[in-house]
Amino acid sequence: MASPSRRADPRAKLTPERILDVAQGLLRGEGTDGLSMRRLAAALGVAPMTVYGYFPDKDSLIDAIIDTETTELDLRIVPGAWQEQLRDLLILLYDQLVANPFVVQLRQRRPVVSPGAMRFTEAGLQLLQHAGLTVEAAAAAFRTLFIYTFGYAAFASPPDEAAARRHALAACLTLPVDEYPAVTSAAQALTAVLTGRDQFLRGLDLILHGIKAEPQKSPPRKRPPS
Amino acid sequence: MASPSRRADPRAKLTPERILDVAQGLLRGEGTDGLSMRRLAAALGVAPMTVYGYFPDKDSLIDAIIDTETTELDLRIVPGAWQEQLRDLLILLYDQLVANPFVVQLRQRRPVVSPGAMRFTEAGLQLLQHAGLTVEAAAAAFRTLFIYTFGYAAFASPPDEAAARRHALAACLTLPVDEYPAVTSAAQALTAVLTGRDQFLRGLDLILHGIKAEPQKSPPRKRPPS
DNA sequence: ACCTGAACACCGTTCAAGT
DNA sequence: ACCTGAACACCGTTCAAGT
Repeated sequence: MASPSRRADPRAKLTPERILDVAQGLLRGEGTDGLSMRRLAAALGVAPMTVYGYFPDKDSLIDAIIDTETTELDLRIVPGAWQEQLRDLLILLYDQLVANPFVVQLRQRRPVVSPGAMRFTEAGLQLLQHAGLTVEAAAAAFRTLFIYTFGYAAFASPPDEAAARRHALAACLTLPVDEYPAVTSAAQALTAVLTGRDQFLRGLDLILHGIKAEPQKSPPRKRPPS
Repeated sequence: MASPSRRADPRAKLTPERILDVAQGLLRGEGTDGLSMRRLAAALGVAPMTVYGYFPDKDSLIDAIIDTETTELDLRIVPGAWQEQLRDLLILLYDQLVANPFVVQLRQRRPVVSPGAMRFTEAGLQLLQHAGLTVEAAAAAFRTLFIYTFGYAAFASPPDEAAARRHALAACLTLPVDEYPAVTSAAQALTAVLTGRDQFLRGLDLILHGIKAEPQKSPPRKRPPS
């Protein structure tokens, strides 16, 4: 009831905030296809061209939406081991991306480096540096975790997971056993890891494992002999 | 000169193969936006509706393109350690995706489980099972590597890497140092790992590291006491 | 200052018609 | 059997005009 979104209002004053709010509503409701400048204008009760008085084009509108979305992520980090904290941080991102798939699509156009997005990088880097990784190793490790999470949201999170599993299983069982011995014998396992939060966590732990096992984890000796 | 593509021909006989060939040419030349049913028809020297005699709609045309593209991947595996072979396999995929970015975008709509695509899964699973992973662990590990590779191609491979790096560096250096201590002090390192083949390999090795370190790597005792 | 309608150059696809 | 033109319901955006 205290929701900041007020899509119910028939014709409140037009502001950038209200435009973004309604645009996000369209995206949340119907995905990327649901957002057109014309539909947005209609939802605002305004002529198609009016929105252009607030955002020069659709691209800059989308940039503003992404900025809003990255700023909304709540990055409270609870005390604990750094592995757990890093894990929780990426789970936070994953859950937001899965709940708002349009963010995944929109962020694909280019790397987002706005202040709001950088809060996340800051949190991740701090954890890895406190864990004893060098600046370079921390940056590389964080990037890998980050890309994996976006990749999972983009490529392993279909709208209907059960249907995707069913479809995949049927396809695997159609393959000739002699040409595809591993796939056909592992059809169940493959289907199980195709999608879903559990498999996301499993891959995440695999990567965290790799980070812990990395050589350059502790900083070099206090004073290099130079 | 022995190229199978014959876009130069003004009006060869219309076949599904020629349509797919020309469509792939449009995609390779101008990306996803370059492919419209109307432009495709124009490139074929034919009326817009003619293509619909061969593919019922744009979606099924895209499915056929993806199938062609996955079948074209040459999966020769050279002798060596399984880690190296697996690494090479994913590098092969990465290089194809970076060279043909439209594949990345098109495959996002849903998991692709056609026979052509499954050849890749078969190769990866075989390597991991020969390495001694259980069927379940092999499936999970392969999926993680696969998703990471697609994620990297989709989110860390902008058309102009140098421009992306420059833009990111400038953005990092604009941030307030007291709010973003880790990001601002690591700006150079962050920019270095933002994109590029080297960082792809670094993350890939991190994950391979995690797979090797995993507990359930050797199969259970010959005969479980049952 | 803020909003608008008409128009332009595009889409994917249906439908009835041509050869 | 194979191809087509006209039409429909959409896009993003320019431009000249309205208040």
